[in-house]
Amino acid sequence: MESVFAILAEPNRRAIISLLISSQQSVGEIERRLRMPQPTVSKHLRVLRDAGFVEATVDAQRRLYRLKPEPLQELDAWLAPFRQFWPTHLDALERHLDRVEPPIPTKQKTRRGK
Amino acid sequence: MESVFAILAEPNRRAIISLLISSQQSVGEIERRLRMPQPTVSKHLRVLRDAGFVEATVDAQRRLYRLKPEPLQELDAWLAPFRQFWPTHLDALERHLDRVEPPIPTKQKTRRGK
DNA sequence: CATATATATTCCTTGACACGTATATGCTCA
DNA sequence: TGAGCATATACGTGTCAAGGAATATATATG
Repeated sequence: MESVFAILAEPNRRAIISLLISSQQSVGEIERRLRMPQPTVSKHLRVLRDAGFVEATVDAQRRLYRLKPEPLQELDAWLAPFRQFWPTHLDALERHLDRVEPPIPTKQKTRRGK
Repeated sequence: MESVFAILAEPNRRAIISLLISSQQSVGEIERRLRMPQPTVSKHLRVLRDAGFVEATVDAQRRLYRLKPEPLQELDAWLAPFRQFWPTHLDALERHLDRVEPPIPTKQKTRRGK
C-alpha cells in the first residue's frame, strides 16, 4: 500500500478526504455523514494517517482528524509533466466528463469524413 | 476498475503512461524499455485504453500507443479543491518534488479566504 | 503456401485488501 | 469504582485483479 494512488483508489477514503476539506471532523461525525460503519471509518483513517493524508489531535475520547497537504501535493507534482498535453483550457474537460466514452471498433478501417 | 485512481494504482501502468510522455511508442518498445513481459504490457494497455488514458493507431502489425489527456485532467479537477490547503510559500517538499516540472507559466487563480 | 514477427487473449493461481462482527482500549463522569 | 461513550484493533471471509505460461490472431515476407 505504498503509493498515493493506491491509497486514493478506495472510494470511501476519497470520500473521507473530501469531507475533511470543509473542516476537521471527529470519527463519529465522519461515520454519521458518510453513513459508514465505525470500524470501517477507523480502519480507513488508519491507512490515511499512515500515508500522511491526515493527522489527528486527541480531544478527550474524541479524535479530530484533519487534512495534511503533502501527499496531495505529491500527486500534483506527479501530474505536472502531463499538463503539457492538455488542450487550451478547462472547458474541453467539462465537455468530456459528461460524456460516456464510446467503445472503439477494431474491425474495419472505415474512413469517415467529419 | 472504474475510477481514474484505481487505474493509476498499478505501478506498471503509471510507468507506461510516464513513458508515453516523450512520444508515442509501440508495444515492443514499451516492452523493451520497461523490461516487462509482452502480455503484461498488452494487458495493461488494454486497461488504459478502456479507461481512456491512451489510444492506438495501427501500423502494420504494430500498434502505436499515445496519451490521451482527459482522464488526467479529470484527476487534476479532483485535486483542485485541495489546493487551497497548500502552503502559500514553497516548502521543502514542494521544492523537492517540483524539479520535474517543466517551465510552463502557471496561471494564478483567485485566492479565496475561508 | 510457410514462417517469422507483433500484439492480444485465455486460463490458472496467488495474494492483497475491504468488509462485517466481535472485542479491546481509553476516556469521562456520576 | 463502574457505567457508558468514542475509537481502535483482531479475526475470518469473499472478491478481485495481477502475473506467468501458453496460445490465438493478424500482418509481412520469402
